Amino acid sequence: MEINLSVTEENYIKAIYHLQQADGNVSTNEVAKELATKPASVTDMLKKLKQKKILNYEKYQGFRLSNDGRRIALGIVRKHRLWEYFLVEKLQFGWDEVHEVAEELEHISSKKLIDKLDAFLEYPKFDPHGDPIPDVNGKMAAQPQINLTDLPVNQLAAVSSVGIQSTELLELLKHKNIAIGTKLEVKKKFAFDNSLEIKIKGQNAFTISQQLAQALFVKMV
Amino acid sequence: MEINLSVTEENYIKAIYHLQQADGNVSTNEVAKELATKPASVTDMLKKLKQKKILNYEKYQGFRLSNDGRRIALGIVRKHRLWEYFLVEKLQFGWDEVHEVAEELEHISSKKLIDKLDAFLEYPKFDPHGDPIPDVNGKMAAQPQINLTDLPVNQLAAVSSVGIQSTELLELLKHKNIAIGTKLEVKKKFAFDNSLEIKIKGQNAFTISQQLAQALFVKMV
DNA sequence: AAATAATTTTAGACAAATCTAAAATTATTT
DNA sequence: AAATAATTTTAGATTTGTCTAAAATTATTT
Ligand SMILES: [Mn+2]
Ligand SMILES: [Mn+2]
Ligand SMILES: [Mn+2]
Ligand SMILES: [Mn+2]
Repeated sequence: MEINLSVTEENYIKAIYHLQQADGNVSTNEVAKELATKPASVTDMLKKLKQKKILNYEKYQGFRLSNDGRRIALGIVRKHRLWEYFLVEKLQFGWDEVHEVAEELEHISSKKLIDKLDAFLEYPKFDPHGDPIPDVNGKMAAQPQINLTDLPVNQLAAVSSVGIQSTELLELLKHKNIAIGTKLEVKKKFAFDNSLEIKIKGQNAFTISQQLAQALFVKMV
Repeated sequence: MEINLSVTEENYIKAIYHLQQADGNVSTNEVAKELATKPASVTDMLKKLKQKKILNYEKYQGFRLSNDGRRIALGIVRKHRLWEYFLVEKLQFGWDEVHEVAEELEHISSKKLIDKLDAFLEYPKFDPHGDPIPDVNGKMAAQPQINLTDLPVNQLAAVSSVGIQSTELLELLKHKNIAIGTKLEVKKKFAFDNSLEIKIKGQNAFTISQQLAQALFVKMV
């Protein structure tokens, strides 16, 4: 039951999970790119994870996580996001500084630790980037969120998450006075450069670039 | 400046630090025993740490940590003990459950993380076992503590730390109503079995075994 | 001072995770 | 349907950390 996984194996499992969530199917090359390694190394690991029944894999035929694999991946995601929440809410880290540290903390193996941390944090539902945190059973809040570029004009919505976690994005968001939870409407869409005119209650309307809009996800309210 | 150390290297450095603190000098065999590995593996690592200037080592002539080595060791001890404090004080772990988890957490590399954790915990001076926590500069509170077996009769003292961190010891201490901070006196020493008669204020005197007394350290008050 | 014992080191092997270069397979063009 | 391109896999090497067995050194007895 209790399989022991190396940090490397866990990183592969999580990367495959995220890629197949986004894409449906995953390729050797994509995994290599995501983990900054070589396709040959990925193939080696695919064989190993198949061996451990974490992956359904037939060579040249593609691969997907097994049920066990998905369960393991959700456990790692849970740890990653709970630690990020802890770092921001309790240790006063910035939003943009937590990912790398969480990348290490997610591999601490104690189940008891993570469940006690969850309780200490009072069972948060979303991490600081707006991504849902799986609970102890791997269930997480559905996120009926859409990209800001797809929000209909004059539809009030709240910023729910960001697609990128860079310091540069955070800097821009601070300057524009946008944070997770900020309520806004799109007033106009400009076809020339796909920029958007945005209105936040009590402020003057202003324009944001296509790049920025694509990095923001919102929930309609 | 920023040397990258593997978890394995860090565990060796910390083990050597503790052994040379206790003993003055350390042997290959002792390190092997401490880390549950073989002397041949230790020799391999000694060469590697000498290479990295963490260790002063000449074959067959023994070894000691260099200044750099001691600085690194203190950093690891700092992380270990701060995490133990966090686990007990914030996450409600028991005293006897934290060591293994801290053994993993001590290898999380972020300096910022540990300094922010220190601040969050309000700069604790001692870990849950009574061991001093090095500050950001590696300085820690002196511990003028002695073993309970060496405490003079009728000398009031406070329990300051334990030499062993087992669940079994904790169970016995709970039953005897002794915790870190408990004030007590030795009333009698029995030569036959080296048991001690102990008095805690407001309680009847009782006897503790040599084994228990050896596991307890006290500060005179 | 020899002999014996204990400790420490070397030699050689192995597993995990990685890489480069080449081969095999699948996909896309022409 | 060939040719070409892209992807994926294999073959063989390398690094890290480990091991066992044997050799070298140091310590202790006799
Ligand atoms: Mn993250
Ligand atoms: Mn990671
Ligand atoms: Mn400990
Ligand atoms: Mn450790």
